[in-house]
Amino acid sequence: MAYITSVESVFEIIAEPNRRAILALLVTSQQSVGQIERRLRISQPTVSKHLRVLREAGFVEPTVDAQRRLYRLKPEPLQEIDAWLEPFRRFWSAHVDALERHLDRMAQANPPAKKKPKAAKTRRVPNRARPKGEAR
Amino acid sequence: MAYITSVESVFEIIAEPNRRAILALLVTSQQSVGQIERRLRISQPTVSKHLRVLREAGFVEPTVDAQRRLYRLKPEPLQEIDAWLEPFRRFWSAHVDALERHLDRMAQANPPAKKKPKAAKTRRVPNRARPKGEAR
DNA sequence: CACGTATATACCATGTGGCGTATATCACGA
DNA sequence: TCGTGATATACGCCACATGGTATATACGTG
Repeated sequence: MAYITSVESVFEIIAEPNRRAILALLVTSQQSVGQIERRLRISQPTVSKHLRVLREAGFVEPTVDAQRRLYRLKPEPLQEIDAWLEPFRRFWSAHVDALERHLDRMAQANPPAKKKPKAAKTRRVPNRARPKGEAR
Repeated sequence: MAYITSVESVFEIIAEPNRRAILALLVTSQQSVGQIERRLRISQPTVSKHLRVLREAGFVEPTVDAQRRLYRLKPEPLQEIDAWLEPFRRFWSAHVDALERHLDRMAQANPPAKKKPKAAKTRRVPNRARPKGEAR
């Protein structure tokens, strides 16, 4: 007993790869358990167990169709994740702005002589002021 | 041995509540390990261990400052989560559209007599067509 | 009513993650 | 060089989630 575990956060739910695969599958259209089982190549009990978790967390909702259960996506929990990302979006757009201003100043100081497209993958942002004291 | 575990998905990283708390703390400004320890009230080894995980996953990056390590946020992994959400955003905005069209038709059929702002929290979307055959 | 299909659940074994305690490492200052 | 502060790591323990196998339940069909 003691099923206090049922209060799982949405983040723990989507941490499981099979569950993310199920969600990705359902985003197209609703699917029966058997369809999910076949398309994702995972055993039927495993699918049912994951669907149970997803259902109890509000990610999916079943429609009874005789012996079948057609599961479809519900948006709310995923929107919760979307909302959680918001402060971070503000963070990285601020950094992009800073980078752009920086590049603007660079281009203004010494005009672009030669385009040198190196590793354009992981950009770095200029260092911030670095306070010395620990300050509680 | 067999530390193949280092290839953790970003979703497993943010599944841990303390790690999310650390990220939320760093979104404001960079912090030392000691600051994180005090503000979140978690033990120093625990903080260091979580920071290690976050660092190896590219969520954070330390700056050496004498004995201190100032950790700051890096956007890429969180942007990855943001990108993962994209198809689902399309999904639920489609549903909102459907709901709006539905409400428009309703309002057109019988004009709104009385505003009745009930529970505006969990909306439901009209049922879709429900195919009968399993169809492979 | 017996049988096949579709799904859910129980039980078990296993792997792994997180925390606490203890200790190592490193830098700074006296 | 020694002590202190800041951080990282090793080790052991425990809880828990996941998957497999077996079984239960429910529905439709002959």
